[in-house]
Amino acid sequence: MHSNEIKIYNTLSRKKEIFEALNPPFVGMYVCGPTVYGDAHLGHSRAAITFDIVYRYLTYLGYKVRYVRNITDVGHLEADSDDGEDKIAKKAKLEQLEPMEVAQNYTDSYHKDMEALNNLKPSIEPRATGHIPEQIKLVADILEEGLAYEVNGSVYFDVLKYDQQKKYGKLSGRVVEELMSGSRELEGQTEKRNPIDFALWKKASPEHLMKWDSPWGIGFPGWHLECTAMSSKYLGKQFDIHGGGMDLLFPHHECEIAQGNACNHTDPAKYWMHNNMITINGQKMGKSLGNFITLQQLFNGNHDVLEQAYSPMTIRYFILTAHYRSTLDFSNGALKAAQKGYKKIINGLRIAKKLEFTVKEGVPLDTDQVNQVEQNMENAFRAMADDFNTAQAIGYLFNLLKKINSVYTGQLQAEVFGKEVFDKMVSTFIVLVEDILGLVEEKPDNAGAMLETLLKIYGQAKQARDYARVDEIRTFLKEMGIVVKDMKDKIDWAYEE
RNA sequence: GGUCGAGUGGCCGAGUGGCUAGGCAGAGGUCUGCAAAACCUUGUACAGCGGUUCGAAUCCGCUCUCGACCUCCA
Repeated sequence: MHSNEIKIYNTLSRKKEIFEALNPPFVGMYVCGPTVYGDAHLGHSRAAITFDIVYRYLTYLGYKVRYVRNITDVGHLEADSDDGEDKIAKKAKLEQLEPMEVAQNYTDSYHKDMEALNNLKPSIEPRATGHIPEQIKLVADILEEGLAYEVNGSVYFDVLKYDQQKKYGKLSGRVVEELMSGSRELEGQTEKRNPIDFALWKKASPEHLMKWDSPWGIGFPGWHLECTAMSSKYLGKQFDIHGGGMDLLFPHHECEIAQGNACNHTDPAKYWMHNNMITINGQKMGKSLGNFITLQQLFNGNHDVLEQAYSPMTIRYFILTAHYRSTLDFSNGALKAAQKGYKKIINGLRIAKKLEFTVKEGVPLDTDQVNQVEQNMENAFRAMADDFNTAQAIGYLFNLLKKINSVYTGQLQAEVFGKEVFDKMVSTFIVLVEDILGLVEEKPDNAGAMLETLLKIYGQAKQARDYARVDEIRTFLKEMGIVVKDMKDKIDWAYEE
């Protein structure tokens, strides 16, 4: 039905490329995970969902994907120079907790949120603090290559020297000369030879909480090193896909490329993928601006800008309705529309699962209908294969949904499609919604059995023309968020929008 | 300042040269005890100005507006 060929937009080349695995059927994918010093916000969910889709779709196509997403539990440097304080440690002092306790708490809450969003777990989720020896080894290797220098217990990457051998800035399009002239003068910065050099290992001050012994003294690793250490450990010196948010493109990913080339003599990844930002009132939502909404706030509605709570699946659907490389603006209107759209899809999913092909004599095949369905199925997969265009795929999904709903309500005879096409349509719809997009039903608290019973009574009352009782049951169910739907020959229900 | 990107109908949001995106909201209709749901019909959108072309939302140029990165950030 569809070929396994997919296209991925590679930030490295700035264009879509046909995906060719380095070592098929295996695919190695590394995604920059969260720094666990705060609750996960809407932005985190976008990155996680974006690469969850990549993971799901590649897996669907038959690839054996090893998906590695790290947990950064040693904070990046606050700044290159000022106090060199560690984010995790800073938060720990604030809350009077052990640094590892803080990291653990936020790691747990991150996992909880990701699970609620139905993101599959990565194959490996390594922690930065669990890979200090590997990072020290990398520093030593880069020093040995002559591409780093030690100053007073700290080690810095020599960007200028590296740039003479390999071009620095090929991912972000930066040019070293421009970076040199454009970079700000940092106060108290005396250790680095050049302002664009970055720390590989940083000497720890006595009051620093998270620190380790190293050949250069007590310190902690620089902020770009962990990803190089963990990706090369679990995926090899070169792997297929490296993902992360666009805001990590420079300097983080650029530095990873430099580090990888310096010690492994190869670009770490073949394809670099970057998801775009979520904006709020047109501005990036993020830690630094303090305008972010955490996922927990979204789920329970506790935030000034939120007019109501939005369920995890509503958030997932909302994010999937935009292409991952576009910015997506948060608004209550957009979320509410997403909520309805999601409900419509999921009611369709429920219908699709119980819909059976019925033979009706004398209903001829309608080639027009058949063509429409086949086109929409093909288009949906083509959209996914074209750089994971979930927004477009969802569009085609709705076209299929119309056919499914029509058959279910008896407005269209299943026979017009023929059994083969009809069954394929239903199964394709289910696979796309559940397996590929990861949209699942959010179970209501009330038991399904009770609902069935109530509907049975409802039907009996209706036959007896006891409309008072009918209305009573309908009102009751409506209060529980369930809408009763009367049809010609049956009674159904749906989640209220 | 440098680099990059974006401006699509009431709202959200796909679409990169001719072929219906889709959702939400609105209008009309079918069905129906009433409703709801579902389905059908309906909306002459592509920031502005030029240019290329038989043909541009889609390519090129200019203008305006907005954003991202250059500092931790998904």
